[in-house]
Formats: sequence, structure tokens, C-alpha cells
Amino acid sequence: MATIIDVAKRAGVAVTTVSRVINDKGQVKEETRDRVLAAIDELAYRPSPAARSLPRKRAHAVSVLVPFVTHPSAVARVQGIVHGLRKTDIPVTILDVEKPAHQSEHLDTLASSYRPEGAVIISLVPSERQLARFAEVELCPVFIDADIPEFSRIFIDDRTGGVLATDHLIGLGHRRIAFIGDIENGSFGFESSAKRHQGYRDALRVAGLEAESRYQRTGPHGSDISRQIAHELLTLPDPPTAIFASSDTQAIGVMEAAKEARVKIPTELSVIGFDDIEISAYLGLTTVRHPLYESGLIAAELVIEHIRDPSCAPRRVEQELEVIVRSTTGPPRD
Amino acid sequence: MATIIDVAKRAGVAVTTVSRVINDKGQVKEETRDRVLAAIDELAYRPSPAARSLPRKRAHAVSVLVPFVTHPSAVARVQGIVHGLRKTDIPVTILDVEKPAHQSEHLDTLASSYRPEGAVIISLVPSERQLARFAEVELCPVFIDADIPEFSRIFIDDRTGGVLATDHLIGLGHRRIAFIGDIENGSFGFESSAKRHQGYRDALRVAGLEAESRYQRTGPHGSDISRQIAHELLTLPDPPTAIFASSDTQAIGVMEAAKEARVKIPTELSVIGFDDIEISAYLGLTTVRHPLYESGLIAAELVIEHIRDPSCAPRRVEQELEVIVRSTTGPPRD
DNA sequence: CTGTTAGCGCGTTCAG
DNA sequence: CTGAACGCGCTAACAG
Repeated sequence: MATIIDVAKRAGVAVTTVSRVINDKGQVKEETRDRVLAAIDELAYRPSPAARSLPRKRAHAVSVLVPFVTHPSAVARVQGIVHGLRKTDIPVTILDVEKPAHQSEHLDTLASSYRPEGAVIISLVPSERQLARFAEVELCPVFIDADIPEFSRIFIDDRTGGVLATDHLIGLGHRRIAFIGDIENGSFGFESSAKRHQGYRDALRVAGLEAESRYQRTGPHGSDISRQIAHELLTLPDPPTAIFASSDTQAIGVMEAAKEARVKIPTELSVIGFDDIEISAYLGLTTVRHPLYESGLIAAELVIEHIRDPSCAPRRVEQELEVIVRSTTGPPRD
Repeated sequence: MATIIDVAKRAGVAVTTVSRVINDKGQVKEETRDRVLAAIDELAYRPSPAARSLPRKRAHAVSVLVPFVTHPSAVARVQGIVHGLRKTDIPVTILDVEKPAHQSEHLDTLASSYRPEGAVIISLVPSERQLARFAEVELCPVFIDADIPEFSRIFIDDRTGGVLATDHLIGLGHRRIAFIGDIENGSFGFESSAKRHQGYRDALRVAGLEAESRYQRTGPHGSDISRQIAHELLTLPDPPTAIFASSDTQAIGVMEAAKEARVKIPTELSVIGFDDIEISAYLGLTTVRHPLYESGLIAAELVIEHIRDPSCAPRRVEQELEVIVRSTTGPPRD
């Protein structure tokens, strides 16, 4: 592996000059530059990222902090980020968060002397102290699914999404509408499900419908658990005629439970989800769509922008919501 | 940020000693170690990965080289890798390959002085020269979906998989069986589709059936193109009664084409795919399953093993195939 | 068992 | 416009 010294020798210049042409900094005479470029080419020289990171105090990478990489919505967003960053030569580092402890662990890394050039933080809300540290070390993270005023972020109005979903059901004529969501106040600080839940309550109230507590259930995220909850709901004396699940994953669980209980969708039960993950179109699931892949793409753009211009001016991107009506919702039978 | 020097001072020892306890190398008296550990704790010291990488000549990371991160099968494998590595503190770097040029670019990085501690290479076959370079720099990459004798690899017998799929169709009584696969001899050097295709031909021959060329089509990977090809197949004077698609993604395209042409599955047309991606179960797609997520998990294990023991003894893991019969295949009507 | 001394490859003042 | 020298934080011989 050729080093910067080899290049300097070959070009008959000092390492400083080589450094200058590599980083396109300072003035270098056209002729000298060409000589250096030639040497770089001949030696197939590539600067060592590690050696570079040391004085710069930043790694040539963009870190993506993501809870549960297995969640379909996370997958879509990460894909968007990877693709958006593909136009640069910046590698993407995945920091997976499966347990609460992982979160602060990775957050610390982001604010350490080995911080990356850029970062995307998905569905996580750091503490004020952590936010302050980002500012100190001049890292401009981009948030997805969290509205952090201090930094750039891409998000949706979850509460309104909950209203949209519930209104769709109400408009169809449903009156016994259940809600299935994630555990609220969980250890990760996710808030989207709780906000969608709030939207559900608001919509019901506006429509003059009572939000009965036996129709509102929460549990750990996942289709299995949701299936179990749906089963309970369907065996109630007066089961709901419609269920709003705060994610498509959970809505799929509901569909499974209905199938097992031989409850026909949408005639006997309407189901609406949230997210519009890839699989939903195939299943004909009615859902509230927000652009998952695009959110990653935009995040990548913002990260690139912040790397170019370290002023870190926060940008705010609110994405549109849209109810995608497919075949799991319809008017109630009774 | 505290450095190793701060820790040394605070503990009243030399930096070397601190380094020793951090890396658990060499002998350090219990008492001294405790003092160092205490200092590390008090200062919340964390070694700088960059500074560490420089003398070590390796980055503290595992790189995953993956073509088309958007492919469902790639997603499942990457998830397995990330999860398998979660037990360590090693970050995972995604190196996406969308264009042929990206491949050698990333491969070079893997063999540079900034090489990672470990690497997983998915569905790609490096040249002999590149393979030799890995050995030179003592990188022990783990291959998934490529049987490279020099290194550890996890793979399946694609040809046999093709036989399995085709035999399933033949066993059902089909005689006009079509094949849809990826372009062979493409610029990425993927071989799995071609091998599955070979299995198809072999199975037909053994069964005494003629492999007619008009029933064998290839095209760029993706359900849209597959849908188009299936459409052509279905409008043939004597359309096939069954189609074997070399991937589930393509099989889904076939199902869409059938739906558009009002061809009933499985009564009028049987469809079998390959891979058993997540969505297939929901669609009721009959397919040849191989453990995608597990392949990533195993790759992670092997990477960890190779990092611990740099002897790099290649391991060979061949995964089992299984025909998962669901509802898209059945006996032909005529 | 522990400390001293060189680098690792590059960026960055500061002179010239 | 160019170069010399120092330092980034850590590991690795080499002594003691």
C-alpha cells in the first residue's frame, strides 16, 4: 500500500502538497497538481481512512442508528439511506438497537472523537444532554420519525394519521372501533403509536362516539402479539366491527386472527393499518401511507448537505399522509 | 474526551499498561489492573477507534458487500448478519453494489490498509487476483451464496434446487413447464439463476420431457419484467401449465400476470418460486426454501470465529433445501 | 510484570 | 504557491 509519502517522493513534492491536492484545499499550481495526480494514479494510492480520521477527528462514514432493523418500516428507510448515499463514497454503518442499553451506547459513540461525518437517527429521541453533546462535537444528525427542533428531521403527523384512519372507519359507518397499538411509555421512548392512538380518541370524540377502554389495547410490537389481542377483541360479547392497528405489522396479526376465527374481512370486520409497508399492497391491506423509502432518501440528502455545509442549519420536512383504501375495509354489516 | 494518556496519569501507570488492560494482552498485576479500570471508569474513557486502527491496520468493523440491498433475499441475510454481530461491539458497514464498477471498488477497500476486521461477501465472486489479495492482507471474508474453496462460505446447491422445483411440478403431472430466470452471464457474475436453470433442464431430461426453448426465458431480475415474460408465455398457442421462476420475486410477477390474464392459480397454472422470502408465506406461494436469515447468522458466527482465530481455516456450510408446498401449485387441468 | 520509545499515515499550523 | 515539523491516540517492540 502506497502512502502519502511515496506519492510525495514520486511527484517530487512535499506531503503537504499531496494533502492539498487530495483534499482540494489551498492553492496548488496546475502543473504541480498534475504531477501529483499522476503519481497518485501510478501508485494506485488511496488515502487511509484511519490515518485521516485521527487528525480530523471524524470517521469517513455515516452512521445509522436504528431500533429493530428487522421491522419492515426500518428496512425501507435504511434502504433509502443507503441508496441516497450511494452517490457519494461514504460507507454506511448500521448501529442496531435491540435493547434500551444499546441506545445510549451508540449515542455516545456518535458524540465521541470517533464520530462519523454524518448520522441518521431513526425513531429515537435522545435526551437533552445527548442533543447538547451533538452540538458540542459539531455533529449534525438527521432525525427520522422524531421532530427535534434543534436538528434536521423528517417526520409525519402521527396524531393526524390516527384521525385519518379512524375517520375512514367512521365514514364507512362503523361505531364499534377498536385500537391496537404498541406499549406506550416503553423503554425506547417511541411515541408514534401513542400519537396515533391519540388521533383515534380525538376522531371518536369529534364524531360523538365513546372511546371504550375495552376496545383499546396495547402490547409489544409484532404480529403474533397483535393476533392474540385481536383474538381477545373478537371474542368479546360485542366485538368491534373495525380495528385500527397502529402499524401494518400489527394489522397483519389482526388479519390472521380474523382468519382463524373465521371472521370475514371486510364484511364482518374492517381492518386498517399504518405505514404501508411493502407487503401490505399484496395483502390488500387498507392503510395510512407515509413515504418510508423516501424518508431515507431525504435523510441521505440532508446528511450530505450538512457535511458540505457544517453550519448545520436545521431543516424540517413533514411528509404527507394518505389513506390507501384497499380491500380490508368496508361498511359494517349490522 | 479522555485519552489513554489521561487514564495512565490518573492511574499512575504508563500508557502501555493501560493498553494492556484494554486489550487484555500481556500480564498485568491484579491490583494495577483494578486501578486502571477504575481510572477508565472515572474518566468515562473509550479508546478511539481511529487511533486504534492506525497501528493495527484494520478498522474495527465488519463490512458487508451486498449487491442490491433492496432485494428481499439480501435484506433477510443482512438482518441475520447484523443480529449475529450484535453480541459483539463491532459495527456493521454496508457496502452496496448497484453497478458493476462498485464491486471492484469495494473489493479494493476490503483489501486495503483500512480493511475491516471481518467481511461478508454476498452473491459475488471475486477474481483470483482479488482472492489472493485477501490472503495477503490476512482478511478472512465469509462468502454467502458462492462456493469459494479458499474461504469460509455458506451456500446451497442451486442446481439441485432447480431439480427439486421442477420435479415437484413433474410429480404433479405437468408436462409443459416453463422457466423464468435472471439474465445469465450478467455483469455481476451471479450464478444461482443459471444453476437453477440447469437443474430444470436436468429434471426434464430425466423425466423424458423435452426442454423447449420457447418455454425458457430470462431477463433482468424483478417482478415487473417477470410479469411481462409470463404474459408472453401465457399468450403462447400452447401455454405452459406450470412455471418455475428462479426467485420468489419473479414468481410474484408471474402471479400478477396470471391475475391480469384471468388465469386461475393453481387450477389453470401452477407457479413455484425459489428463496422463500418473507412475503411468500402470505401469498401462499409454493417455493424452494433455503434459510436466508440463518445464512446471515451463520456468516456472523464465522466472521467472529475468524477474528478470534486468524488462522482463517476455511469452513464450508451447505444449507438444506426444502420444497414448501403452498397454494400456487397443483395438478394440471388437462 | 511494567515503562520508554518509536512509529502508524495524514492534516495542519507556521514559515518561507 | 510550497515545505518542515509537530501532533492526533494508540500499539508494539524493546528494555528493565
